[in-house]
Amino acid sequence: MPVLATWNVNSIRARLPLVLEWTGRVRPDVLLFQEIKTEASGFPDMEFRSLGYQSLVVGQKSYNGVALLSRLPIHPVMTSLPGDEADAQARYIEADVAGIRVIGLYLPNGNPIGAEKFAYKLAWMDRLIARAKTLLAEGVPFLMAGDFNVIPTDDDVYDPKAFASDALTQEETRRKWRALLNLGLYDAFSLSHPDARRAWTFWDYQAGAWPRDLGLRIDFFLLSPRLVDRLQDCGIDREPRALEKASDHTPVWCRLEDGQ
DNA sequence: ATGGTTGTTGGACAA
Repeated sequence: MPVLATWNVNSIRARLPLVLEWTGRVRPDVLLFQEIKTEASGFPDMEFRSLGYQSLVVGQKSYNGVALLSRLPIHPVMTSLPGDEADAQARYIEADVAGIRVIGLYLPNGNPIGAEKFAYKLAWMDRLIARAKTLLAEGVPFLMAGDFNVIPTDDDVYDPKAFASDALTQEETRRKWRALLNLGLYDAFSLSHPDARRAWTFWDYQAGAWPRDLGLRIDFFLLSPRLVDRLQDCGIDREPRALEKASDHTPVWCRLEDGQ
């Protein structure tokens, strides 16, 4: 019954004590980090190794950066999203762990809309859809997890009007999100908690968003059909968001039945 | 409230 978790840590070095405490206590089998904000050479490998984790890091100085940690052997597959050789941003990691193709991603924010950052976001989503199509055609059981920077519906944001001109709510963004799911992927949290409300995964640092519980649901586990059959539970752990020096995101976890 | 906060970095820029 492997447990996987995803967490946008907003700098692994600034967050290290908090993240190590959580990891050592929860002990997920696989852990996906986003926004580690460091090159691989600056990633605290040893601290996680002492907790029993191997690591695979796709780093970048100052911005972005993703990592995959695991207590089981990691078999790397890709360290960038196919479809644009010129894209140097560290936002994608793909590896086989325990017979599952595990993909960790930090989808571009895309603000402000109508400029090149938004075009990059939409193109990145097209590339992600293409990757999912390939994996489905190959019949590989896989999951995509991370910070998707998409607010799929107005129920996934505390105030839709306040985000009407935000890249995360644009109809083009939502259409591509639906196109991805309509390939046959499933949002594990929604399956496990169909009646959940205000199940935020992110609260801005500003304007008392956390104490007022004004958040967004933008971190997800998407499962391929063969993994949906193994889904036991999926949850959002709000506790780390309440701590001093918290990330603005909180971990999302997913428990699967053992495979054959 | 065209503000507010945090992180990287040592001035903007990203979120």
